Amino acid sequence: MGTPNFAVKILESLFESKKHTIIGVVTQPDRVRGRGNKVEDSPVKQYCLMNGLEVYQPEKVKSADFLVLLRKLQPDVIVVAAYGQILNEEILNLPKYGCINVHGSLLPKYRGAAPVQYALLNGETESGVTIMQMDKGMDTGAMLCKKAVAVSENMTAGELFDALAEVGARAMLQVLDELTNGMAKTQVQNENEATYTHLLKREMEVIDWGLSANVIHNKIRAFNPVPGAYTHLSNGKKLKIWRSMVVDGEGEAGKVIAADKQGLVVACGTGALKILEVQPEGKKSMAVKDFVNGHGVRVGDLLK
RNA sequence: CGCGGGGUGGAGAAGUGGUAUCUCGUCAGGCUCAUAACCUGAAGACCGGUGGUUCAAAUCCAUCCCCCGCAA
Repeated sequence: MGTPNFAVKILESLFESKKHTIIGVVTQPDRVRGRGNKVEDSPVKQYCLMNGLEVYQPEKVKSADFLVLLRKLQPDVIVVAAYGQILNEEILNLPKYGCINVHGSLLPKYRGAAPVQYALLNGETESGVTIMQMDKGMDTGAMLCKKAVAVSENMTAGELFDALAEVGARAMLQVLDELTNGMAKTQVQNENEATYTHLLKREMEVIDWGLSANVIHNKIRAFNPVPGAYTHLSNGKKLKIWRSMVVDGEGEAGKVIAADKQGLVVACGTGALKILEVQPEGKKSMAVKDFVNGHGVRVGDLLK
């Protein structure tokens, strides 16, 4: 069970290992999204269609109808990765080995919906994945395997997701082996160390230049590749900032203190941020050199 | 029919009736101890496609394709 690209990586690795039989894949129903309100398949569904895997898209996994179907499938284990729906106890207890989940943090820290983004927002230098036996709590199950991943200074959420997916996929295969040969060891989570993350809110996307360069930089990378942290140009247009770098400098918060071939530097509450890649409203993302070249900003402009 | 922006030499832009401009990049040469700096020169665009209006269209009209922001 899974939905976004992160889940595809896990599914792909299970599928290609050929060590396990995938009797069915569950993903979120097709939803209208994107321009023109067109219906779009989830990444997991697309992968299944390309590889001939059976896909199920229940509106609600917990529905009686789907439960009947699940029972009929008789899975030995259900692997869950960013599926997007809560499983109830009936489902959790249905497979012989239960349901196991790949979570994008070193539990019990960063439980919840957006562990990867929050790890970056908080400037963590280390994150990781945890494979756990799901129980009815939110990411509270016993841990089967934990693997750490180093987070570099300029790493984006997309990059961290990729790294975690790769490590997570390997860990998942390992855990499945251990489960089937009885070697699996579980470790209970220490509730006292637990922290939770909630979904990112829309108003968090806007950049507050009054904050320190570090904090802003963390937001920018946490929001790449979705949904993008943005600010407004002096003409009121939105400008998404995809990549940045903390540099020395000072000035009125939000003021452009350099805009030339060397780059674009914006003063923050503390320190300054060198902008590396941007996307003006209605345009594709571009290197900041091109943006400055096209007269998008000048020294002295105030972003807000 | 959800709202909106846009498709101009490799890149980013200007140009809204008279066959195209700027910045960057590229190539060649020069200056320099040296350079991502500077100087000189060059190449490179049938202005997204197709029809139409006009003496004349990148510029007006119609239609199609593609890209992107927002909302869900």
